[in-house]
Amino acid sequence: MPRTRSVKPTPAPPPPPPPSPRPRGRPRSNAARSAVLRAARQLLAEGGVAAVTVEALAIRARVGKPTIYRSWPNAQAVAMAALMDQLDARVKELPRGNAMTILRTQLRDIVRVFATSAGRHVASMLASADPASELGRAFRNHFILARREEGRAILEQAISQGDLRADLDLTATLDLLYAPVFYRLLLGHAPLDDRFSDAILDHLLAGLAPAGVGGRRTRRTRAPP
Amino acid sequence: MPRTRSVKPTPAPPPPPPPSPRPRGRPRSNAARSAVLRAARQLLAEGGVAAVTVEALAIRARVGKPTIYRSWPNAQAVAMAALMDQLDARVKELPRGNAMTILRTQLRDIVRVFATSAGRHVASMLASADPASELGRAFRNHFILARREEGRAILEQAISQGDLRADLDLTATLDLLYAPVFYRLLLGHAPLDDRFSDAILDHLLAGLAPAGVGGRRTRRTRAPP
DNA sequence: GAAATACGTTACGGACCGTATCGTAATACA
DNA sequence: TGTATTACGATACGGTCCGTAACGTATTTC
Repeated sequence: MPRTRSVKPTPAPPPPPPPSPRPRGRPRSNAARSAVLRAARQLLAEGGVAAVTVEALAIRARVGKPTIYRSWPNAQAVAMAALMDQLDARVKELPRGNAMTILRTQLRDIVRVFATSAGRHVASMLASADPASELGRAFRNHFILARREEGRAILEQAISQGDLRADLDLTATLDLLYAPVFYRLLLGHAPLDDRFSDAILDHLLAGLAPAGVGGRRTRRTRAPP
Repeated sequence: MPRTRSVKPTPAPPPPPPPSPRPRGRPRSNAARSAVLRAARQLLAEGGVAAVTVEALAIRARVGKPTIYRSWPNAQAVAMAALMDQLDARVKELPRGNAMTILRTQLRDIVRVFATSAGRHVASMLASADPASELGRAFRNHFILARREEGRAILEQAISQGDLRADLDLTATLDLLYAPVFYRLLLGHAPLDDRFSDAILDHLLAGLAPAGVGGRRTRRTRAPP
């Protein structure tokens, strides 16, 4: 199986039960660590995911390759860590108030964050990373599932306030809300902006069927089995 | 910019104006070409996208590397070509009849095709391929935009038959229809099956808002600017 | 001090890239 | 029947990047 970036058993920052808060020998250098992350952000911006290699990181950060491998299993992991740091800074607090207003704001914020080159890098790494790996799960959880849980709480509040139907399939609804953002981001067939996120929400709320026909669960089209 | 699979100006199967249907010298070997594609399908199945390298293809297909480079610019292109061949065979004809029935069938078919390992490979290549490259555009067009155009025609028919609202934003609607499929495929947080595609369609048609409130464009939530 | 660990440097074998250079095979033209 | 042209397989090459090992040095705990 050539060229597969080997999945190592994780260098595992040794977490023995916390009797000795300082491990033993010389501690890891925070300066080195943040220099590597800074180099990763630069390389991502300059050449995309493909430009983030361990050798390039080592040169750019003026650090030895073994130092990088001591903290991350491979270059992809460094890129993910850098992106998580970088985009966390841009996440706003959700406002208080009406649940539907909160939902609209959250969707706009997600669009705002992901409609950047860093956002595109996140999306393409999400798509190409092994979903089963420790790292892939952490990354997905950080960028996707966290927002989904936020969204789930908002939806539940909206339902209890009577702003949404009580019989919604929440999982499907969350997919309908967030999927179009990534779809446009990855395919790039149309712009990703506030107008789009508002259009998603409006179409979703009102439904596609005309008032009398099909909608309101009065009828349901059927496909042949 | 290391490690970037170089984007060559395309070996371009020489398409001079068709005075001489046979170019000149020895023709390309169809046997070699199909052996390479067969090897690509095998390697994809065995080790995923990362296993498809030019060297592995050459060995598996018993073909010289230069022969591969004569027909494709890089290994990724071979993988894309193999996937297009492979999945085309599974695409069904759309049924005749009511537009909404056709739409439901199309959505189910898309789910059926993409919920395979080949489908996952397509999705991850779509996400990671340079969207600006010739090859990336062809691949995206083949798998995504073609279905979208099909869907657009279905939606227009449904509108003219009164099954859908006449004031829909068709681009946004198409996003709402197809995006969730790729979202689940890439994130894998929930199963991708008929139940899901039906749920998408039902929620979309009926709308998320309860009958009296919010829906039917009677009110619209507003986010702070 | 002694033990442990991280540091930067350098070197290594290996996979894969994309290209060039062989001699040979197949086709079109004259 | 040649001759030009192109593709073929095989092999070799320089290059980039991988992940690890081996150094001597630095920093920390015991």
